[in-house]
Amino acid sequence: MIRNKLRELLSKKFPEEKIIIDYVPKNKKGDYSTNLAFKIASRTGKNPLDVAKNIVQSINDPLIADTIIYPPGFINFIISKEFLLNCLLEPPEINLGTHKKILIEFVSVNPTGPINIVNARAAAIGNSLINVLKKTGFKAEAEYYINDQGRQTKLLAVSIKERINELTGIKPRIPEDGYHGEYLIELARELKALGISDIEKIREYAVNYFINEHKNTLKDFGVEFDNWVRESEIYQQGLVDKVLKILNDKGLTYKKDNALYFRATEFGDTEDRVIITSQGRHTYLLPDIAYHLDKLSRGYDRLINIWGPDHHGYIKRLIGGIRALGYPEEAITVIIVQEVKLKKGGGYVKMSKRAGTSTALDRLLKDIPKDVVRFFFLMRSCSQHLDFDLDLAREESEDNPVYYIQYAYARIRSIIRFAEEKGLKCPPHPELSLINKEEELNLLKSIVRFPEVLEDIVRNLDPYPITYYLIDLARNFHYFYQKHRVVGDDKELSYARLFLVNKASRIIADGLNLIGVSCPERM
RNA sequence: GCGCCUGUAGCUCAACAGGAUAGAGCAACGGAUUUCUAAUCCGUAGGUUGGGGGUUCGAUUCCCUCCAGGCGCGCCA
Repeated sequence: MIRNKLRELLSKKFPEEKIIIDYVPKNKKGDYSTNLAFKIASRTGKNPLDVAKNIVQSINDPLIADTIIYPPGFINFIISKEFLLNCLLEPPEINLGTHKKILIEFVSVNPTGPINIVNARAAAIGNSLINVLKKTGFKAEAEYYINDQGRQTKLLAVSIKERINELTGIKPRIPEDGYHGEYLIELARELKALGISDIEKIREYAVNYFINEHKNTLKDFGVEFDNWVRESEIYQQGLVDKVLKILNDKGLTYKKDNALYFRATEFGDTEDRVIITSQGRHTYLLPDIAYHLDKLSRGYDRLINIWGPDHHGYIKRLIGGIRALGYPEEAITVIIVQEVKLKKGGGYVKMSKRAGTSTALDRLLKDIPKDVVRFFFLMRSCSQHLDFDLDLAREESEDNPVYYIQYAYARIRSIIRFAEEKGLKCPPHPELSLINKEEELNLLKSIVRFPEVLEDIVRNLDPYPITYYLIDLARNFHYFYQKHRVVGDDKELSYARLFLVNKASRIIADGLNLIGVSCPERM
């Protein structure tokens, strides 16, 4: 990675400074820049320009072809062409992770209804993040947690039972806080045909039904999980009782109004939280802490949870629970993915799972191609609210950045097919020094930046920059294509360019693969 | 009232860890192909970065405050 090489180079000279390497704006010369001179100047009271001159004089490395100082003190580096070309021949091994084990839990939709659009966004983000982590040397696993025990699945079963009654002509009386969605009618029909009417059996059947649905829908979306963990398993292992005992023994619980409270305020929460209700039921928090204890005991270096915006208030109490068990706060990172609002006909589509008006992922995928949905979800950072305009996504599917990128790939594949028809087969070590044109070098620089984008993603745990990078890479290819021919009379030059564009196509394929978008050979 | 997120071009969004003349796409207008895919490319136009203050050599970025919007604040998950 060039950026890291520069950083290391400067760090050796200035070990006490925090070195920041930036890209250079288009209207300035150079490839990378540093603000190091400003930092030193402000600390020593010297003129940044003079400091910059001193820094430049003290640096000498084959990586750097030239340096330019811009007032008031920017130092810009021009990377040597030989070095850039060498990156094509020997792509750097990207290893940020040193094989650390990371567990990412995401989606974890309750088995009471379809996967909604916010869960789908989390699925796209989590899956892409895991792909990037794996690519950069981590051992990353995807986990899905199933709440198959609580009050919600009971309510679901009751709601279904009412729907079954409805099928036999009895007016359904679905509880007010039950599930009113019409998607349960189909399930009721199935259960009626099977003759299942016992409420516990209904629950079991329905839970399995939804888990299966979720698995299939997510598979269609290109998202698979390594582990599916059920809340009931956590109970069976006795972990819930164990957590309860630890909390009691540590004096971190107390009774009030006949309910049992966890002293969450001692761990940074705004109030103490009920863990056992006055009715004797566990609130979700207790098994949730137990579940995270289970995760921690499985030997991961880091846990990451991806949650929807409505859960942000639970971060403190969960981490509080984990801390109460003796784990450090840093053991878990919670990423909040902001909401998705569906737009249709100029207005927003209202969503509520219990009322059954949520827009489900499977229905969305019937409307909009998977590639477009996944790409759109990744075009915003997690913390951005996302407006998904259904009409626009359909109408503008022709004008989509996804197709812009895929088209660049298909074009390159076409060129390579054309070259092969002409009998040109690129040798493993073409004369790359023939690559000199501005458009060629821009494409080359764009290719070489790929690992740096991955590094940013890992640092921020947010995969969205990859979409912008791929658009930029595709653009650099399209510019190049417009100005220069790959296959021409000059055989050596053709080989060099074939090598370059082939490399670009491989990076595009890699990048799209990381975000679960397909990469067609022809368009 | 408290907490989280957001406010940048007509629209949807970028700006990587505080950097340089704030960039793309869409929409509008004008152009480019007898040669490897026109789902492409070139050009024109479009901005008081919600308002105000502060820190800094430098703020879209950090801090304070106000305004506007979304979400959450249960002995539901």
